Amino acid sequence: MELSASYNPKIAESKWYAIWEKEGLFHGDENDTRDAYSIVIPPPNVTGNLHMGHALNNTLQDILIRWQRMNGKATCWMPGMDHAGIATQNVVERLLLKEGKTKYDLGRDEFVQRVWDWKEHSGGQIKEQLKRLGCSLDWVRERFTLDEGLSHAVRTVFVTLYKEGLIYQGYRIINWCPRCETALSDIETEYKDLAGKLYYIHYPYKDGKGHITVATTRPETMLGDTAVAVNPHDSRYAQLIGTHVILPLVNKPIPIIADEFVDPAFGTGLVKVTPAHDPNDFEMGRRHNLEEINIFDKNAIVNENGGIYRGLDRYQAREKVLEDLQAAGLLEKIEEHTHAVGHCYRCHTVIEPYLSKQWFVKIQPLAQEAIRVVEEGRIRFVPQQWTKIYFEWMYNIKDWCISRQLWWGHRIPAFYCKDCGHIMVELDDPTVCSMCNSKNLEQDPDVLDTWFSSALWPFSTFGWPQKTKSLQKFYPTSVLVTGFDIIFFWVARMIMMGCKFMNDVPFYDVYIHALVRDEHGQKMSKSRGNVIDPLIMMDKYGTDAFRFTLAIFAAQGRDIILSEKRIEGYSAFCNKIWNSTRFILMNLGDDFTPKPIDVNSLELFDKWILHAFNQTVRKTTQALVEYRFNDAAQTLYDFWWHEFCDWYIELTKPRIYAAGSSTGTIAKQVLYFVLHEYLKLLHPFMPFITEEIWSNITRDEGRIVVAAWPQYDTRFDFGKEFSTAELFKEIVYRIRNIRGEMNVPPDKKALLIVKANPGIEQLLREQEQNLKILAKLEAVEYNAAYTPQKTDASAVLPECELYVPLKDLIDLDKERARLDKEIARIQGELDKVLKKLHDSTFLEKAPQHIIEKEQNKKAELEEVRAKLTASRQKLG
RNA sequence: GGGCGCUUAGCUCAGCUGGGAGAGCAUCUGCCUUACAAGCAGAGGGUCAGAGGUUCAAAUCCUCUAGCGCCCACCA
Repeated sequence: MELSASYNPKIAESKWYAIWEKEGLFHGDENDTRDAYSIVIPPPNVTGNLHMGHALNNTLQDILIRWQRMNGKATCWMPGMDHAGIATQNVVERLLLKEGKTKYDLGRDEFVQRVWDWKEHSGGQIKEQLKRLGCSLDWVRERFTLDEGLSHAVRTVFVTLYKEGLIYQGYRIINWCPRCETALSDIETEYKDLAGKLYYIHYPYKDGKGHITVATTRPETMLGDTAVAVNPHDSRYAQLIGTHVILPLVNKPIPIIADEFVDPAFGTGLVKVTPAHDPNDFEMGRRHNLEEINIFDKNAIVNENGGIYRGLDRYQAREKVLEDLQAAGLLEKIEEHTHAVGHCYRCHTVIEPYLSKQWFVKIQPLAQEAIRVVEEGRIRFVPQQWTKIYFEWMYNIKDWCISRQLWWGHRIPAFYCKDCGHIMVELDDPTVCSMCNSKNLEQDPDVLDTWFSSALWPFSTFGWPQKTKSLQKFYPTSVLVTGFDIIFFWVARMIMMGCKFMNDVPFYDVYIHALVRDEHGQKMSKSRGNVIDPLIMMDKYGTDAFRFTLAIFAAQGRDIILSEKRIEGYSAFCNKIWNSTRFILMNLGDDFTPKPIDVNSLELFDKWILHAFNQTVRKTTQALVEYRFNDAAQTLYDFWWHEFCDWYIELTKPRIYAAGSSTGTIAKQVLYFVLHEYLKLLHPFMPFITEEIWSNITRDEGRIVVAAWPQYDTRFDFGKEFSTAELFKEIVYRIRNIRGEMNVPPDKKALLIVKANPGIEQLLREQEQNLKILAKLEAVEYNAAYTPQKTDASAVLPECELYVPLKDLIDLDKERARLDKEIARIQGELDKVLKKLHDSTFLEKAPQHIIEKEQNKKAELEEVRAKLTASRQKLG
């Protein structure tokens, strides 16, 4: 049993993952009779590389699943990837472009084949990166949203919803990305405030006498205007309603209509109406039976309806239109105007509201149940504040546009009869028209929104629509861990689909974690150039240090400000663990055999550390139960470093150096016990180093991955001894303070004179050896009647007085200052206490135990002050 | 235009249901003490954003204000 001189993360990290996987330790068995604990991974895009968001997200999931695995649950963490329709198609299109080709050159089938080829060879790199991160995913279950089983699930859902009338086709304005050449849903459109202009344009009256003025931000769309609207209550224009104006440039008459939508206060109170290119205008158009003239093609280039502007893109068209209006004297003025402009969430191209025929999910009926399960608490958001945001969106939810004009994805299973126009939506591809028996059928060319298949992820991955054992065992899943940015995209839709098709919630808890930002609090992005690459961090500092850093900063409701320096800092913790283990192993000796702790033979500090460890078990476990990852990590850090290493290990040294002693034997057993148990608590956070050490300190216990999670042990309830030991620590600390403040050289052993009651004196006599070592003392004298000398440095506790004779080493000025400071501190506290105790309402209303506490405090403080003052007066 | 979050030490943040202001990093001092200098021992540093309220008692609960950040929303 011996470890190398320093921890090398690379060795442990390259070794253990393969072993764990080979031994099947991550596999969740559907026949396991123990309680289930399951998580489905938010499937990363097949195009993706591990970024900080993934690293945080998956570290947290891995902590949970490793904890519960050790906790005796039948655990399953479902891995897989998302085909990521637009994102993936874009990647392959870019590759084609390098060959000078477009997808149209290849044709649909060949293009899709190319994407599959790309997926096989270049996609899914993230899988290896997740392993690198230590994620204990159940890889034999790995799924892909476009694999056969999941595609079948998608089709089943589509057909069912269609037959129930919850999926329908509609001809309406949707968000169109002219670059991706596809429709997008509302939430795939990101609005940004842009500084634009408001153009005031003259529309002449039909009779040629005078004009009205309309204001618009998009003059080019006037080519598709079919009316001008005013508010019916706007007295300024009442007489105009029903009359006609001439649409400039197009030179055709259009009516002036009245509609409540128009805000009289905006612009001139007159709105040009372009039903085919604005959602509001579309609604107005429908209300007033207006013609819908589409003036753009799928790339937002003016089409044949745009007359002489045909062939110009929307921005060129705008310039030309303005130029022509100017020339005709119809452009009245231009104002600066900031307004929200929609952008494609994938390529950031400005969205074009576009009139087209698309497939929609009628969402209200699905939303109702999804709202109910959250209202009833069957699904719980953590932190809670997200519940409100969820409700807000769900209450105002609008039908979901699910068709995409892409080639990569689940093709919509709708077949059209080219002879009679009949539409067939069935589980199996139809071969003849069920209406007219024609064989002239054509499948809808569109594919489904990527998020349609991800919405089914919690049950499709376990084999639905088959009633599999896995589904029965692991659905509903225990928790979903994700970022707030996909609550609408994914979480809400999973809840709707889960309730609809599984008749049960997809998960019980939704843990929403924060965003990882750079050290200046900026969002990490490639364009800002401030991304911290998780892979590089793992390379430099080790996976465990990296994971631990993420965990310890993962406080609820607050973003994580990450800098490399922090990761470096926690790599020191790995080293600390490694070296403290090394110390223990060096000293256990070859003949060491672990034995159960015999509580009757324990010494004071054995009891102290076991009590503290017990508290650590409790606090860590409770923190994990409540998803307070930072508290759990902080608890583990503090215990090991500041209790176990700083104090316990130091205190065992004299014991284990006393060869053959029974006290040494006991200390060794406790050291081993705490190490053995602590490693298990730490394992979910630092899987590699803990397994590496575990393998060195255990025999025939199997892997730590499946070791039993430590339980609170009432045998270690040593509250009284814990307090006694804490007092001893305080005394050591006071003497060290004197040494430090008074610049007593480290090699100078000092004398300590103690004035104390018999109880404290007995404690110190029992611990004298420890006291001498920790405070670097050569002797301790007990003298309850001691008269302090002017050359003594002193410290006063409620329990005792401490004097360190310094003789010529004393710096009286320093000692005076030290005492003055201490007296001031005590006085300050005393003042607060007195203020309360002199307050009659406090004495009247405060609970008795609080009053007693204050009274005791007063007595203690006054005594300490008196003694300090005496010491101080001696110095003059 | 609605809604949410944040503001505590120089920096980054803990502080859960109200009863003595904490950690890490940074800074300063002293130490290469045979597990660890990626370390050890000590020190300095805060009107808990501001104002008001509830309470015997407020960093903590309520209201308002300011600054920062985020989400949602069809105003041409």
